Amino acid sequence: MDSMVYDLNSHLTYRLARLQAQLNAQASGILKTHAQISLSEWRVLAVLSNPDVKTQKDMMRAMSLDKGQISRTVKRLEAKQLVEQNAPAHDHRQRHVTLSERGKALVKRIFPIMMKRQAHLQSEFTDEALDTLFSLLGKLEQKTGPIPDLSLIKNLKD
Amino acid sequence: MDSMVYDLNSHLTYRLARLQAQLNAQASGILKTHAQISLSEWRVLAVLSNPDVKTQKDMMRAMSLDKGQISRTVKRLEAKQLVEQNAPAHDHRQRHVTLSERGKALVKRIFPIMMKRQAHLQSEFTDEALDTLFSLLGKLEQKTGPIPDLSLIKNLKD
DNA sequence: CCATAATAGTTGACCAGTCAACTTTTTTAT
DNA sequence: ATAAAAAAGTTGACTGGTCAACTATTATGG
Repeated sequence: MDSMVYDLNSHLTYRLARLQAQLNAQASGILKTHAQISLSEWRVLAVLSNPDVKTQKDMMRAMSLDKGQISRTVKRLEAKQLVEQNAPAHDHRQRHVTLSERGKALVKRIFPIMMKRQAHLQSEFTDEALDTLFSLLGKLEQKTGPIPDLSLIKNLKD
Repeated sequence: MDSMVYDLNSHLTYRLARLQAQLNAQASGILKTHAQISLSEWRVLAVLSNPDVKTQKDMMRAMSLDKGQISRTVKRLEAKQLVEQNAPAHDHRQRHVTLSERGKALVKRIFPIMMKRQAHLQSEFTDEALDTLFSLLGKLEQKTGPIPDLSLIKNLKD
């Protein structure tokens, strides 16, 4: 009967979810302490330091983030005067988003902190282990589509 | 200047977040299709098949989930008549949560589907690769506390 | 041209996750 | 015995993430 018991700790998806939650909390804490911004706000600011990213749509592709969420996040950043938005003359649907001076200063200040965190996270990994991890994550990502023969189970109705 | 650009794809935390989002969507889709329940509802049902888990507090420990969230999820499951709650005589603060007959039947039906998914996710991993992955995730989890010398950066103000 | 479709972004609705305040009940310490 | 502290849940507030409807603008086919 205990074979029916979920051993959560050995469940990949559970472990990933838990790790993800902890990493999120860590990043959020750092950003709140050092910059009074949220993680999604930071991600937008960070991606804006890439000169190829101009519009919200660009961000969408670059971060695989929902467009609604981006719209709201940009709005909040605008209220905090960290970014500026204006519609380019050639297309009034788009809005070009750019870092304000304050935004640039903030990114410049926070960036090394987040890099330090990244280094800390990876500090016990050899380059090889890191490659392995990325490769395994990549393989998992390949499997996140629909699952082939799940219908079999469904049809068996047991 | 491009050294300031976040290369998101090589960022561990970004990759984990993206993978996590995709895995969540996959699980949610399966559960919605096969059982009209949410992922957190499934997690509660699944953990209840462990006979050691009786109270909401037990679930909290077992799943590292917020107690508020558990309370609300249990309430929804109660409304769907998948679990039953009653206060034990010896302590009226607690509520013992148990699977209803419908709940047991649902778990019995969904469990193999979720196992199949798990198998699918791991299908291209050797046991060795899986061990490696768990070990790497574990190491990362060790690093999710406060970061030692972040204050140095802060004090340098650059 | 002009109606229709497509695009970029905004907004509303809903669920999940986190935090804190609050209620009720039990424990503890005097 | 009783006041204070702690425990177990509940609830409210706020943010994050996902989806769909909607607006405004631009592109396209006849």
